[in-house]
Amino acid sequence: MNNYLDNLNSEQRKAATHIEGPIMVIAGAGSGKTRVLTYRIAHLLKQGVSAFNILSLTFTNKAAKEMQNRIEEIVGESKAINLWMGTFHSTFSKILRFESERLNYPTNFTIYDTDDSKSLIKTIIKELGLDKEIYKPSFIRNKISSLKNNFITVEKYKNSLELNQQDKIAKRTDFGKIYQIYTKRCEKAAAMDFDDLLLKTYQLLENHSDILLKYQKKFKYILIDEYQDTNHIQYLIIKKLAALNENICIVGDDAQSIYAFRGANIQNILNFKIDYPDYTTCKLEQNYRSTSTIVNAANSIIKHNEKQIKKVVWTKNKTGDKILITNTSSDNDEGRLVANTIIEIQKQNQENYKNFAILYRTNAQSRALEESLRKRNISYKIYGGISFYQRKEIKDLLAYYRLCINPNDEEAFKRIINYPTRGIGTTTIQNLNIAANRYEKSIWEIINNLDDIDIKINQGTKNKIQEFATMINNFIINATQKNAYHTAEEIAKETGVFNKLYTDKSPEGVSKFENIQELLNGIKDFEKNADLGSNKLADFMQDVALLTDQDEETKYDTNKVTLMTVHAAKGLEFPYVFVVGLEENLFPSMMSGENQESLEEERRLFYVAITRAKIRLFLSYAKTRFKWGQFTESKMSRFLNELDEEYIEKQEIFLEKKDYKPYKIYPKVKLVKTKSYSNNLKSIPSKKLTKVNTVENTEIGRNTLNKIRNGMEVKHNKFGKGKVLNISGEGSNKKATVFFNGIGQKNLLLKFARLEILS
DNA sequence: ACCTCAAACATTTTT
DNA sequence: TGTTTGAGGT
Repeated sequence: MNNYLDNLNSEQRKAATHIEGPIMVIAGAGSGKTRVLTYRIAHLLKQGVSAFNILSLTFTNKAAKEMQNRIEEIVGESKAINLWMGTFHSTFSKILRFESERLNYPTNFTIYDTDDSKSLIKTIIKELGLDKEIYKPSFIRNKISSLKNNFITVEKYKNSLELNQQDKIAKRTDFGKIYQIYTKRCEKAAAMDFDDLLLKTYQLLENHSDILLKYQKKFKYILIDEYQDTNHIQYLIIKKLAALNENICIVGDDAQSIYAFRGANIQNILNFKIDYPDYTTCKLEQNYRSTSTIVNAANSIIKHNEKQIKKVVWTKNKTGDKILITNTSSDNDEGRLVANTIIEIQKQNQENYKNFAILYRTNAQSRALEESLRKRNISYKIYGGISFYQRKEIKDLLAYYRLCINPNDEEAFKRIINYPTRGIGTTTIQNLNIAANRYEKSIWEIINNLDDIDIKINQGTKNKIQEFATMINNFIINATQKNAYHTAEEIAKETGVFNKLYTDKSPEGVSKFENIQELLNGIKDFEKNADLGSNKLADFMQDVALLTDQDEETKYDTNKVTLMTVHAAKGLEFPYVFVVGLEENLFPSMMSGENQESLEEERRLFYVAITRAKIRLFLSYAKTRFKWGQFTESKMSRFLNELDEEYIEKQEIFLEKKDYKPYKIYPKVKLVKTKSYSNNLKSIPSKKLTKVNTVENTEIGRNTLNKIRNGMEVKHNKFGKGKVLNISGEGSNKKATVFFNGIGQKNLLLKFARLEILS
């Protein structure tokens, strides 16, 4: 058996094996950062450290799962089973549930997602009778979120003269009141928002020294991935947890910091040096992912940023093709260009769809792309946007589940009290709300004691409410006694949700019904895989709010083109990458304006985008784009001018007008001569997207097409040597069946396959 | 209380 | 372009 560390270069090995004391790993894009973390944990385990003592914080649950699997492969499953691996939010929610009584929260507290928070803020603003133009719910929510992430509690906020002064200037003097009521209402509903998961963890550690000590002793070794994207409160928590042993390993890349908008702070990397003066540093600078063209082009971008830690990312990989920059007349044409290109490459190189990714700045851009892909029958998977758990029908049913686990959950209550309609309208709900506020109880407590309360509701409605309460109370009992799936199905049926969607035969209704079934299937799966003691509905619901669709099992999407925002692509890599919509006011975003700081973040985002590509990178921008129901003109992104000309090639595309018949929409390409192109004609020929440049028209191509016969020995630049077994088809549809040594039989379209005749 | 239709509005990026 | 909100009718 080989030494498991043989797979690492010297710097990676240092990062993986230097296990005592603080260590900071600055890891360039594609430098094997995940590999280092994986081997570091494996090494710790091999050295006899118990998995129970290791805490590893990653950016997504998916990344954690992948790392866990790779570690299990190295050290065996039994040794790795007690590892704590996950995102900040999911890990800390586990701790919070475990220690909930210290915080006066029930174990089954609800996690409010962004929509829940916004909706609660909206009700508060309405209740206070404030102008919703001045107090925009999403603005208020963002502000509360950023306060929490900077550890500014309600009390701190109220005591801060500076912050109060700012409110006065902005004529938003009631903000503090909203913040306070919001906090109180969350507590009353036994709910935590995303930021509470961090804030309350910190408060737990700060106010209870015994708990702090317990976790300090437990987490003897702490590893943090994507450290450049941690915010202040996360920094504070880590600092506390690591204070006893100081065995902390942070891995990050300042050039890939793209979450400043939600409080990420590069200062955290700099603080590391101050907090742990005897730290060790590692710099992983060798890129194993991309061609040198892509690596160098990325470097030429990032050097325009002033704020950065010095490092030189380099690679031994081959030069590869130039980066193609294309200008199209509209966003639809851009979509067609991308779809056509994918088809061409797929035919030419026998590539799988899963090797392609299309990255964009905003989710809204996906529509035009999706349409083009659908028209060309390219299967794709889209991440982000409206994820499964964000769909209305799913949220509605989940609201019932939430209510059964935590009946004080105000947002869940509001969602379903009259869904499906049961004659309890807005005025009744308002009256209930008023009573709840007056008695300082949750609405749930009010409706369970309707007869003892002074409230203006007529008897008919009262009966309906009590019927509803009885139903929920029955569910609550069932949820604790019966297994998850049984309870979930019963709730879907008894409430009428199931039936309401079943009878709706419109396309949307059918799809909603299917989604509900999928949710129920998911719960069934969960129950099957769960341990005996934890297969209740409450167990299933624990992490649902923290799930993103990237965490979903990839059972259906084996071979699909990936569509996602650049943010979502962080940490991923693909052989072929398209970055679309490189226009001013889109990428860089309009919101960043001319502000230096946010412009640098946009530039880092672009850096992240292009460093996802392994083999080929395509950049495009459109002259006009459909936005808010109107065509808007756009200018080329400044970032394209910042790319070193040595690595790029520009072309202009004229697509035939709106005719989507497949055989007609190949792009007609005209190369626009740029300095780099004309000076450098001898450079490596790109695999062009053009008809002009398909193999059919090259010398080798023509030879192959006309001369190939059965039994010939041929050479393919990817599959190597092989023998022709059969020829079929005519003209440009001529196909050859070839048997390649060590690979097997392939059907090749001669128009595209680069076959060389050997004999 | 509920339904329907027209007008207004909206888009960074995410746990 | 799609979704959400508010007015008005039943």
